[in-house]
Amino acid sequence: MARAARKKLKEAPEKTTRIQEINRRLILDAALDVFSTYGFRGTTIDQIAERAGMSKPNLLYYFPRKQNIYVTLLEETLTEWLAPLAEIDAEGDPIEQLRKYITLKINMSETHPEASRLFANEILHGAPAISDFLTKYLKPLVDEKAGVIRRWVGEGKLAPVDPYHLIFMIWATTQHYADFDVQVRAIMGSQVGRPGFKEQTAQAVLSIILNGIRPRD
Amino acid sequence: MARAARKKLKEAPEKTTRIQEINRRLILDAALDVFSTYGFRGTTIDQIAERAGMSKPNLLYYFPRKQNIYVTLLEETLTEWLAPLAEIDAEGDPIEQLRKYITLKINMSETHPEASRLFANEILHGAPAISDFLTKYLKPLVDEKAGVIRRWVGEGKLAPVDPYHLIFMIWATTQHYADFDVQVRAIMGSQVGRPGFKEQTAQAVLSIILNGIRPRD
DNA sequence: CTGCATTTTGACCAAGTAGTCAAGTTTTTG
DNA sequence: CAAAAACTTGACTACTTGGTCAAAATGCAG
Repeated sequence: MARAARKKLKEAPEKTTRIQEINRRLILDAALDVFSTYGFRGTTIDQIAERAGMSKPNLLYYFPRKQNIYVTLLEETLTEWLAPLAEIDAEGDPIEQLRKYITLKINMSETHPEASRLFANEILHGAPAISDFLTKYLKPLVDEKAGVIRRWVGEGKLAPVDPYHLIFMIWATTQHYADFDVQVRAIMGSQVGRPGFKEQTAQAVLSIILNGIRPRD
Repeated sequence: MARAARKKLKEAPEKTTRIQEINRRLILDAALDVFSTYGFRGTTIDQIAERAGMSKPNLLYYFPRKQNIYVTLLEETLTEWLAPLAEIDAEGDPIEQLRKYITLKINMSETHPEASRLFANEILHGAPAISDFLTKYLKPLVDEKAGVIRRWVGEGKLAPVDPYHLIFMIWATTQHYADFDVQVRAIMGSQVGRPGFKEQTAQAVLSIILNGIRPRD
């Protein structure tokens, strides 16, 4: 009994060794690549294991279920992905704040397209793994920022616009370049890779949205 | 030999019987529901067969491969999905033409969200089945309409804006409501179902985009 | 109504894949 | 440095799933 108690005590803090840390990272990085390309069902554990450079049983030693990897990955990236929204400052200049937000989002789409695709895929399939997150964490955050935008509109600092639809519009346009990359490339061809393409994109998106919401006389 | 020739002749017109017509329709309708929800890999033939109300071997009698159903479905809906773009009239009033286009797209997102999700999923995963379509059919069409928009800009009828990014923006914002429906619902809750929601959405999107591209003094 | 063509299906197979296990290897620790 | 703990893996199992097949049922033309 004393032994059992000690064992339980030892397990509780769930200590992580150096090797665990390294391998979990390797697995999650590999999993992001594969899941974001093939989706949950389309991804096999073998694929992830191979990309992570370890055997399948070894991978399963760290994450006993495929689901575990997927959910861990989603949780890990979601907060980071939403960070820019939280940074919108109610006291700042509306147009400047939104310019900053849009710019940040376009940069994220460019630097972490896998994260964007991972979410897009999850939502597209009905968000089975993160519907809780959406209502418990995302909704309150969006509600708060929608309040800020509504206030700005009330003060005449922005044209009358529904704050929720504005936020959706920003998400849609910025993430489009990550999620629909293949389509963008099929249409714009070699331009996409060229230096300055991201700036051109940012310029176009900012120009339309900001002029679209600038207060009109 | 004569018999073989006759047989070949008979196969060539690929006559479709009444039963074939009915069953192909049943299968494709069922497949659209399932594929658009679970994606290609996430869908099983059994699921489609069950929803179509027939046995799996029977379904395979009409479409020998899973791929066949999927590709047929994509081809069948793609043209229809792009039809509104083709209707943009170079001789019409720019703002009016774009208003009409955006409105049509929002309506389609509302009435055929499955079609939107089917494409979104396909593109998200790298468009393995329709990359040819994108370059051979979609690109020329977009190039043509981009030319029209560019001309409008040149004539001062629209604010200076990159036509390709404008088109992407319209696609992104309108399809967002179909593809990310779960997220929209998680955030806007009961509002989504309410009558008038579609109109409110259209109003918000039109207001921002049209004001964003209206020529400025 | 009769015989041929079309349609339908139960039973089956082969491949792929999530997850197990016991036996080995390496790392940590007292 | 020796024992314990942590880590690693080849071989395997159970199950899912795309697709086959032969035989039965149904539809239809003459």
